[in-house]
Amino acid sequence: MQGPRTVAEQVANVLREAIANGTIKAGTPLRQDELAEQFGFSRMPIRDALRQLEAEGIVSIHPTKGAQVARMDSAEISEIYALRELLESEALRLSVPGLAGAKLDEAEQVLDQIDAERNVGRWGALNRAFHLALYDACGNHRLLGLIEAHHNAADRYVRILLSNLDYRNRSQTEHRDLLAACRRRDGDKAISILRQHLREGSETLVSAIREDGLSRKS
Amino acid sequence: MQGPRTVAEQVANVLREAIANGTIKAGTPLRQDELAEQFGFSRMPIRDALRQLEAEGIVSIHPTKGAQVARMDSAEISEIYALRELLESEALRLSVPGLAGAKLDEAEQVLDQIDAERNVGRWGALNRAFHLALYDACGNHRLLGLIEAHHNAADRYVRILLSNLDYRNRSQTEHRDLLAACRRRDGDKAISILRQHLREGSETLVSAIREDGLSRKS
DNA sequence: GGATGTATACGGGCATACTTATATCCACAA
DNA sequence: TTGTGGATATAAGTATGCCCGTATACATCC
Repeated sequence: MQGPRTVAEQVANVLREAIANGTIKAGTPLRQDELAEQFGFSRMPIRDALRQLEAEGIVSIHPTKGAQVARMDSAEISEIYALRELLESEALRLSVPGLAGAKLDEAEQVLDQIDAERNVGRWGALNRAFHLALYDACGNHRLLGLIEAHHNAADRYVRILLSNLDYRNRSQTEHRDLLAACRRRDGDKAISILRQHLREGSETLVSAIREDGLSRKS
Repeated sequence: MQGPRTVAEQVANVLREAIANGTIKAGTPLRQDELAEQFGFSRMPIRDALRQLEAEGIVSIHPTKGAQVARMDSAEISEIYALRELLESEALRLSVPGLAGAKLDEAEQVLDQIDAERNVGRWGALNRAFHLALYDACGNHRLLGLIEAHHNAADRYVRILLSNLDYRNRSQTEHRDLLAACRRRDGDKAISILRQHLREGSETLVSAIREDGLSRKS
């Protein structure tokens, strides 16, 4: 696993993380020369990075008008969660029968790490790692790619969720139930837990966003 | 609906169509200077176009090694069709209850156009238009975007299917059955027809590719 | 006073030039 | 003869500069 091969990739990674952890807020205009100066590179790799992030749905680009961090209203959050439910249920259904014990142990370790982790910034990545571990045996690379893409797109909002201790505890309980169902090879039960888990996340998030007024449109 | 606003978009559109209709075959290296000279522009907009196509899954880029038309083996075709089944079933389920009569009429007109159309190159676009018309009322923009993306990715292979008269006739029969079920607001029946339709397409395509030896890996 | 036209500034698209990385081939040695 | 090392060529990555489209503000006309 080698690091980023081009400057554009490095820039994309830094920007992605900055957007995910809230350092750069939704709607912020991303000017090429400004970023170029900050990163110490020219505008060209920054352009490439912005295109990459646009493809991931994190940034929106309007020709001749420039790029900005994609704004998401509650409707779009709902859409993403509806898609996550669809995609991840399918991945889980395909994966459960073939899930190796080692993968399940790996997933359990991730849950323990989440409980032990004090650094807020790590929770998002660990949360994702747990979910992806369970889907690992689904056998459809594109499906996994789509799931990862949607995690990326929603990451900065998921982190809002995870900063809430109440939600985090409930979430962990559900995670362990989910893992147990997978160990029993009870795919149907696992799926129903997952769906419930995602619905709660969606509802919690939508109401949080509505009251925080983060949903102002562009 | 205005045309492409930038050179990069024009280039992307031309390349996408050329790849879809087989003018540029899978595995063909896409060199920046070469394309720049052919199109009469510099490498920069070509780079942008290639990144765009990479995001769509039509082109694969390896840093410092260049871009090539993405190769797809039969396993990947199967994956895409499995995803289409998942995504389009859901879109149809959501859309059927709210489908306006006008949209259904529009879909029917598209079917008539397919029957009348003699130009092979148009079938792909018409086929897509029919399917998308039925999903129009699903209410999830991202879902529609994903469906369109998968149509794009598989387009050049779908055209292989559609050039087969036998398949085309069967396909049209299923299309009309599907439309009828939608008119009756029978979502379950519509979905089962759609799933069958896509499974047939997948199987026909996979065997066609296997015997034509188009599945050689990179 | 409101609407329409015009000037100016800002910023992104595109072109050109330079740098760096990878692959290929040939020379030389084991 | 084969393998390894380095030189060279090719093509992508990156830097910089210019041009043009869009926006904002101010002026002018109805």
